[in-house]
Amino acid sequence: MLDINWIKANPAAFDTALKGRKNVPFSSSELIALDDARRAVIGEVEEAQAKRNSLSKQIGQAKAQKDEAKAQALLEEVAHLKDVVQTGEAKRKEAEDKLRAALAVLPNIPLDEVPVGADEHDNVEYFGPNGTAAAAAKGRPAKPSFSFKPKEHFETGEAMGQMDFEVAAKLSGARFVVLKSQLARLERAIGQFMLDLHVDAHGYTEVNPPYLVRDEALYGTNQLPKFEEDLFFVPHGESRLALIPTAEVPLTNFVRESILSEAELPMRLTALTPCFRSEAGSAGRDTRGMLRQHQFHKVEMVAITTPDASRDEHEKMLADAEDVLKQLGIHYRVVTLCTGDMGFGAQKTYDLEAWLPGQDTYREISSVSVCGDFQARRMDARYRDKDGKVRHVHTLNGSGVAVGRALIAVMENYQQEDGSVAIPDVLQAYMKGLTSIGGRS
RNA sequence: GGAGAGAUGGCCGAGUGGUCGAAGGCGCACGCCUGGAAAGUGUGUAGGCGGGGAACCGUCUCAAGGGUUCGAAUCCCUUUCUCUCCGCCA
Repeated sequence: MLDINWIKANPAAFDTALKGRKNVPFSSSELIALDDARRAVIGEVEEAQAKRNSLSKQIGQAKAQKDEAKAQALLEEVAHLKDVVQTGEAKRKEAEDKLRAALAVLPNIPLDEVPVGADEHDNVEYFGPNGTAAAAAKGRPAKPSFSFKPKEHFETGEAMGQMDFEVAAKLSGARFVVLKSQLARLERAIGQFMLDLHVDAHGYTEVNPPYLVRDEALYGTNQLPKFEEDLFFVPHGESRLALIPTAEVPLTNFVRESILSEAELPMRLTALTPCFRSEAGSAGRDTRGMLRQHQFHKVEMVAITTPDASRDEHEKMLADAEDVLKQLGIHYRVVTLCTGDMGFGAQKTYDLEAWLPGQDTYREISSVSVCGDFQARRMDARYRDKDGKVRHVHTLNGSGVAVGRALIAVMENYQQEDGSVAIPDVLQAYMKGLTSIGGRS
């Protein structure tokens, strides 16, 4: 949610900033008109309320003094104000709702340094705050080379007999997968490893949140009102609950409608949860394999910070996500998303793209975003600063990383010519010491 | 699912129709006391919105929404959530 006062003060900046964004339904002048209408109504209503309150107080005093005649006269004077106040309040509510509804569908303003562009082709590779391509490459796992033609993950998985899309279809339809045996264990190992890493080495608090959430939480993290069709809902009494599309929803909403003390910040939370996405509108994309599923596991990182700290926290969170791929030995690159490719609530987003030799391309495995106070305004999440002033917090979220896609990356990068998959060192402890799975042995 | 109790400021908690945005406490801030601290002590301390350069003024908010009333934290209705007991249950 953007601040209408900021828009009023910077209408040109607003219109320019959102030019690179898709689907911006309102211009600054339309929003300002809505706000002016709202203020006009407020003036009228409050004047009537002030008059009514003062007369009512006088009635109380007159009655206390047993001056019935005066009380009666005042009663007649105040009578007509009742209607004025009531219709005024209704008009006020309408004007406020209109403005809020308009603001709720506006995307966040990208930070100045975000590259302007139309789609993923305009994303820009990122090498760290002061980084160069050469320096970044040094710190990252190298691209593997193969003496044979590397296979895609589903070829390997199906050949092993441990990845089954047909059984999954029988149970649940398209875009589901069944993992079995050692591959199921490997998926679990990857999730455990990543969660442990963020808790033990990166300063996050482990959280096991609910997987079903209410509409209010979804509104706070921008899934509602605009992206309802991406979600799965289950009926619940007269109402409904949504299956979380990401743990960002429960974790970020921890601080909804609260005023934190500055000492509690930064708050860093992480969780390993299933995620559920209807993938409406992505028919035909990534239909082979388990790259794009209705259900997948993900380790999510969320940080709540003061406004001053959010930019540094963004770099830290990116580094935390990168650490996962470094430790797993997966070659990757980082891109800064351009204005046209960024998500609705983000000020700036880095994507981590893992190298998939079977596909001979980089694929997104993590997305790390700083949202500024955009979500905090929607959630009414604030903190009290050192001077006692109440201000909105900043929120960040990032995948650290998607478990299903990490499994794909491990399977493709660690595949052997005999169809087996070597186990990265850091996962062996989670695999009872196994160094490879799926081999003919 | 049945019965009952409850929801008040950053937190705890008092308050059953007018002088209540709300006692008291905790916490926090500033001061006094102290060699320094603790303890003690004094003062201050809700948020949103509107107006104003500011001081400040107005308005709304006591879970949410509606109603009664000139006037509601307080009375009535609906909803949500929490707790206790019973039932069911991994």
